[in-house]
Amino acid sequence: MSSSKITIKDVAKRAGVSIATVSRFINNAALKESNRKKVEKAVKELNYHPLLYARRLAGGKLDTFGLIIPGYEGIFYSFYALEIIRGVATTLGEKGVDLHLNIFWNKDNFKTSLVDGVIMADVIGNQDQLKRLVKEEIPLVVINKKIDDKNVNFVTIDNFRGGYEATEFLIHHGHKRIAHLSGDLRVECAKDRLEGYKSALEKNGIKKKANYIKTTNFSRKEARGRLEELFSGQDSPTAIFCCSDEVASEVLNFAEEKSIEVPKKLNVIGFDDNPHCLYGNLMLTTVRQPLMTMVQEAIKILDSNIETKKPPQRVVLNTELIIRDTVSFL
Amino acid sequence: MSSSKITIKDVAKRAGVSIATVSRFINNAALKESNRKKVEKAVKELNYHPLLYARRLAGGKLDTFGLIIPGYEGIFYSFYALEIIRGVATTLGEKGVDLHLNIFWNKDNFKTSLVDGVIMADVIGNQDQLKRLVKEEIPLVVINKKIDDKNVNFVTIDNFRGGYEATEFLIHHGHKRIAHLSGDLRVECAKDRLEGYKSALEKNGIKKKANYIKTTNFSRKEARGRLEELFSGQDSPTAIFCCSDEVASEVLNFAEEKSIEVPKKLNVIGFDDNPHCLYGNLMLTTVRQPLMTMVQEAIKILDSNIETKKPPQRVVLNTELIIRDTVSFL
DNA sequence: GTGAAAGCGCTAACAG
DNA sequence: CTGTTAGCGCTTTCAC
Repeated sequence: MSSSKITIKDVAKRAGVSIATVSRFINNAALKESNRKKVEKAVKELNYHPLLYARRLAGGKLDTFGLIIPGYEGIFYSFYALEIIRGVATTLGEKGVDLHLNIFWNKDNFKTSLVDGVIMADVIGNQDQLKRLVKEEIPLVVINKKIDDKNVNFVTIDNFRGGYEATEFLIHHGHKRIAHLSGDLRVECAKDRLEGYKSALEKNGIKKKANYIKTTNFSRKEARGRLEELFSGQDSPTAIFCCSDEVASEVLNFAEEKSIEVPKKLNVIGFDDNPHCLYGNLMLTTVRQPLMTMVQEAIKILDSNIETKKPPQRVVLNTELIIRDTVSFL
Repeated sequence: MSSSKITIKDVAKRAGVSIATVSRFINNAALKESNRKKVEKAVKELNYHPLLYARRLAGGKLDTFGLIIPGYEGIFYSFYALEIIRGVATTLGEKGVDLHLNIFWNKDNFKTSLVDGVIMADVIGNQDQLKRLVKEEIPLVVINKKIDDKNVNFVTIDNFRGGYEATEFLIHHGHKRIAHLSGDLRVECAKDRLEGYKSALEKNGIKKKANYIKTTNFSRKEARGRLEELFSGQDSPTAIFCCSDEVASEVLNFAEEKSIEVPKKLNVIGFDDNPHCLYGNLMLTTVRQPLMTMVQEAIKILDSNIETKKPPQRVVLNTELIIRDTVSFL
């Protein structure tokens, strides 16, 4: 007997109760103990699992959340993106909620009707999709991007402050020639980190130099190119604040090749606290961003919004400077 | 107006046809051109999207596939697992099919009723889940594991042959002291690669040495431990066939630290063709496994099984030895 | 080619 | 606390 054909009716018949009672059992509603036992027994014996689409049509939940991440070359090699997916997958897994994963390339074919709520990471290139989700009034929370629309929940990380503190840390160590290898500036967090960097220089009376600011796409390869530029002239920097640990690792590689001693001659701060970048002899000083916390916050918000519509939440999490080997006094 | 409330009725009314006609339009059934246009217009104007759960209840498709991967520590750092996820996500994305991702930790809470079919990777620790899916008669294909049940579709890679060819390649280069750093032997592919290794030695009249065979959990860390053992005695190997490129990279690291020249004094072959392991000056000789092809095959099989039940498919893909820098004649 | 109508399996009133 | 019943939005006969 194929268990896929078992319906609530079969269970009701076997347990000798009405389908309503079975439904109540499934949904943990109040039930007389004797009935509860009978139903439980029938459910087990028949190996019954409610058909979620039927349940949903009748107003119930699907117990699955959507996660939308904008696609880009190398996303599956990106610590950040994978941490998000990992965080969501494991957090939901513990709750018995399934994950409907959508990588947005260019077509918006996300199936709203198959999820109870959605987490949207970043929103870059898919603003229209965001609009659509808002319009459809599905429980939604955006992560790692501040949203203007006052009705949209989001939880982000204070990238500005992260950049500010990292830069100031370098300044406090006596550095004045501080470069920044930024990420793609169309990405909000990259922009914010850059702004934090600039602001720290300003506040500390250090004049910004345009050619100390180099943009990458977060990749090692581009970092390498920008580094060549950075060290081609005469007044090369004594410290570099990087948009990611990967980029910072590349700085370390570069320094080793060019025999520039770290941290004696060059200081480096990364961003992410990426365990992959901890090999080698030098432990990277870096800015840790609470990705896991961000994801968990987001899920909490989603949960509460699925029960009943809540006032929009807008939360900003703090970064933490992790001090290791790559910064020292001049 | 919230577009989430738009139903087939609204479209029918607006287009001046019956809901049956709208349904036919959605499902690309035959329609008079004039009606087709009217419906198309109404659908656009109302921004109508069928509710998939309702459609499903009535016998339609969800256009989403499930992917189940067994969870393990470090899965999100595993090239293999990520390639599978990436392959499935992108291949499905191109078809407009969504991905319902399930990482199996220990509870089977995969929601069969939310997918049209499922791809199961590996099956380790979740045999019961496999049984359940078979019993539920949902279109199913297992990847990277041979299944005894004659009714289950699978597509795997010939890991035995991969191991055999790699080992034989070393033998043909004059090696006799060939070690193998295997993966976790509870994983089928690790076992098959080991068997391939053994078989190649045997066929070439080289006696196996128990202490040349070391088991890891595919990780760098364990590889390091086993390497210490391997090189602690007097007759250390002149060549190592590794279960993965990560492990092989660690061999390279180890060799460099111990000043064992590769490939002069030590030859190394990896498995995976993992681009992450291509940094550094030495390009790894390795066995490429067609993960993407495997995934695509699986999806093709699933597709055909969703239309109508097909006879079970059992396909085995070949590996390819990629010859680079880490093997040379003795 | 098209419309009317009968469910698909479940939840949520509503009565008891 | 429990059973009866009316849909949820869609697909699919079955007539026309």
